[in-house]
Amino acid sequence: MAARVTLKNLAEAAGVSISAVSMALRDHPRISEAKRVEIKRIASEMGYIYNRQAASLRRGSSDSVSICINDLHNPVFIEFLTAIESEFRRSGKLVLLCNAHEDPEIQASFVHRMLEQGSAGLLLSPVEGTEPAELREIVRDRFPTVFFSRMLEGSDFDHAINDDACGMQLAVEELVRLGHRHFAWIGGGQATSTARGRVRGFEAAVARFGLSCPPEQVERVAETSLEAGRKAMAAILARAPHVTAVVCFSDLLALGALVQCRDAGQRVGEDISIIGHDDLEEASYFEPGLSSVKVAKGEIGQAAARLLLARIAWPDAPPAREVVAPRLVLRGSTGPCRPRKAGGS
Amino acid sequence: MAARVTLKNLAEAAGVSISAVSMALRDHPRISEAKRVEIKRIASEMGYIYNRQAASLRRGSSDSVSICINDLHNPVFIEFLTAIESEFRRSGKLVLLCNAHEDPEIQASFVHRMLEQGSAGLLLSPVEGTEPAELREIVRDRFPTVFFSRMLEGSDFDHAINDDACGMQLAVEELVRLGHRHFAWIGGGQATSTARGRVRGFEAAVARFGLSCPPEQVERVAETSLEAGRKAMAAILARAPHVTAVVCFSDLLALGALVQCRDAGQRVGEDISIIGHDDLEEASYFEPGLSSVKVAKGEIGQAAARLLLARIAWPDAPPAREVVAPRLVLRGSTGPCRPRKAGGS
DNA sequence: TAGCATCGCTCAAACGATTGAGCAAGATTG
DNA sequence: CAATCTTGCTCAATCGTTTGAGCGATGCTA
Repeated sequence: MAARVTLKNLAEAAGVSISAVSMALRDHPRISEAKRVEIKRIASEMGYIYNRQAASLRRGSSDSVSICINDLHNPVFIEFLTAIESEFRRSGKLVLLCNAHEDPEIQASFVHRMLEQGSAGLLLSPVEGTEPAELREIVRDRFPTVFFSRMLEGSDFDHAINDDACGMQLAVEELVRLGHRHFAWIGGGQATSTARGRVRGFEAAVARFGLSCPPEQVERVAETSLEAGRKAMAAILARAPHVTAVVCFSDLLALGALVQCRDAGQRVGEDISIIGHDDLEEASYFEPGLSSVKVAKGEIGQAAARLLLARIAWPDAPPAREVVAPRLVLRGSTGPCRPRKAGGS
Repeated sequence: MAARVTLKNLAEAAGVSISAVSMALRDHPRISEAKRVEIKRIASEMGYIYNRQAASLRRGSSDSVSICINDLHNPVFIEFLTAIESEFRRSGKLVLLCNAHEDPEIQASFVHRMLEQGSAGLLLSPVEGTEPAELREIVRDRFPTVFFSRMLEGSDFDHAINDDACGMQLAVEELVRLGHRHFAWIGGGQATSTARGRVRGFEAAVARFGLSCPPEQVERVAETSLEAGRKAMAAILARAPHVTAVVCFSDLLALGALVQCRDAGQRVGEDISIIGHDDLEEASYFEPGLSSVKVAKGEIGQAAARLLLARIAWPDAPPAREVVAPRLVLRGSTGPCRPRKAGGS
C-alpha cells in the first residue's frame, strides 16, 4: 500500500512551498492563475487525496454529522434515514451511523464515540428511557443535537417530529363520520413521546365526540409487531365484540389486527374498520388495503437535517421545533358502520 | 461553546508533561499506578474527550469504515446494514454511511469523500453499471474494499454474497417435486450479478429436469417493485395460461404476482404456485404466505464485515470470497400441480 | 563503590493541513 | 524618483496526539 500523497509531495514536484499548494488547491486569489492550474494538474496526476482529518484538526471544524436511530428494524426509520442522509449529502456532510437497537448503552457509547471522532452534530431518535439530563451531561457544552421522530418532553433540545395527536384525531374523526361509536385502541405501551402523543390524541378525539373507550376495549402493547397486533385484536374481539372501529398505534399492529379479524371471519372494512399509523408501503399490499395516518417521513427527515445544520451554524439560537402534520390515507379497511352480528349496542 | 479540554490542559492541571498524560490514559506501563489513577480522575473531572482525528493523524491509522449501499429503499439491504453495523460496533469501528440510490455518481463521490475522511476500508454493494477498472482507479493503492450482496464478475475484490444460482435451483426442485412442468420467470432485467446469477440458476435448474421456459413465459423486469410484479404476471397469464409455477427474482415481484393472480381469480397455491426470493418479513403477512428463498442476510452481513476487517489487517492476503447458501421457506403460495382450467397442457 | 539496569518521567519531533506575518519584485502614485 | 501599494509567493507556528530518545534517581550486582 503506497504511502499517501501529501501537500509536501506536491510542493516538491511543483517546486513551490507547501502553503502555495494548499492555497492553489483551494483557489486562494493570492495564487496566480498559471501556478494554480499547474498545481492542480500535478495533484490530479499524482493522485493526491485531501486529508480532512488533518485539515479539520487545524481549522477546528468538522464536516461529518452523526445519526443515531433507536431501531433500524422498524421500516419507518428507513425512510427517515434516507431523507436525512440525502439532505446531508447535498450539503457535503458525511454521515456517521448507529443503530441503537433500543438500548441506552449502545446509544450512550455511540454519542461518546462520535464526539471523539469530531462530529459536528447529532441527530437522535432517542431510545426508550433516555434521560434528558444524562444526555445533556454527555453532550455537554451545548453540542449541536436535534431529535427527530421522537422527542423528550420538557427538554430544550431542538426537534422535528410528527404531530401524533393530530393523526389520531384525523383517524377518529373519519371513523365517527362513518358512523362508528364503539372504539378499540391497540398499542402505546412504550415509554416514548410518540406512544404518549398518540394515546393522548386518541383519547382527546374520542372525548371530543362525547364518546369513550373503556379499559376492556384497550390493549396497551409495548412491542410493535404484527404478531402483537394479532394477539391484541384477539383479546379485544373476545372481550368486546360490539367494537366496530379499531385504532392502532402503528401499521404493524394494525396489519396484525387485520389478519386476526380476517382469520376470525370478520370482513374488515365492513363488519369492522381498522386504521393504522405510519402508512408503511406494505399497508397497501394487503387485502383489504389498510387505511392509515401517513407520516410525512421525508419531510420530517429533511426538516431534522436542516435544523441540525442551523444549530451547527448558530449554536446560540433559541430552541427550534418542527411538528409536521400527517394526513389520512383511506383504503379498504375502513367503511361505514354496520351494527355487529355478535352482541352489543 | 466552551473549548475542548486537551491533553495540554490535563497536563497543566496534573502538573506533569503532556506525554505523561497521553501515556497514562492509554495505560502505558512506564507510568506509575498512582499518577495513572490521578490523571484519569482529573481527565474525567474536566470532561476530557479524546481527539481521534489528531490521534489517527499522528498514528497514521484509522478506526472508521465505510458502507455504501446501492439502494436503501429495498428492505433486503436494511438487514444487511444492521448486521454489518452491529459487527463493526463490536470491533470498535465507526460506520460512515452512504445510500447511493443506484446512482454511479453518488457512489463515486462517496468513495472519494470517505478516502479524504480517512476511512480504513469500504464495504460496497455496487450500483448497477459499476466498472471494476474505474473503481480500482479510485481506490488505488489497493485500498481495503469488500463487496457484499452484489459482486463484480471478473474482478479480484473480496466479496460476501448469497449463492444466487443455488436458491433458484432449490425453488425449481421443489416445484418439480410438486409436479409442476410449466414454468414462468419474472425479473432479472437488471445489470447486476444477482440478476444474472438467479436467471442462470433458474435456467440451469429447469434444463436439468429436461424442461424449458420459452420466451413467452419470461418477463424480464428491471424494476423490482410490487407493481412491476403485477404487470408482469398479468402479461404472462394472458400469453401463457398453461403455466402453473412462477419463479420470481425477488419477493416484491412475487408479491405483485400473487396479488395479480388473486385479482384474476386464481387460487395461489392451488391453481398456480409462486415462489419468491429474499424472504422479506412481509412474505409471511400475505394470504397465502409467500414461499421464498431465504437469503442469510445476517450471516452475509457479518461475513462481509469480517472480510473487511481481515483485509484491513492483511492487505496482501489473497482474494477472499464467501458465498452463503440460502434455504427454501415454504408457505401457502406453493402446492401440488393441478392442470389449469384455462387451456394448455 | 563503580558499573549498569530499571523506573518514571520529560523533550521534541513528527503527522498533514491552514494561516497570519513577512518579503522581494514590480506597478502605481505624487 | 522616492514612497507606497499590489502581487505572488515563502516561513513558521499551530491544531491535539503519539512516540523514540534522553535523563536523573534509585536499586542491584560484582
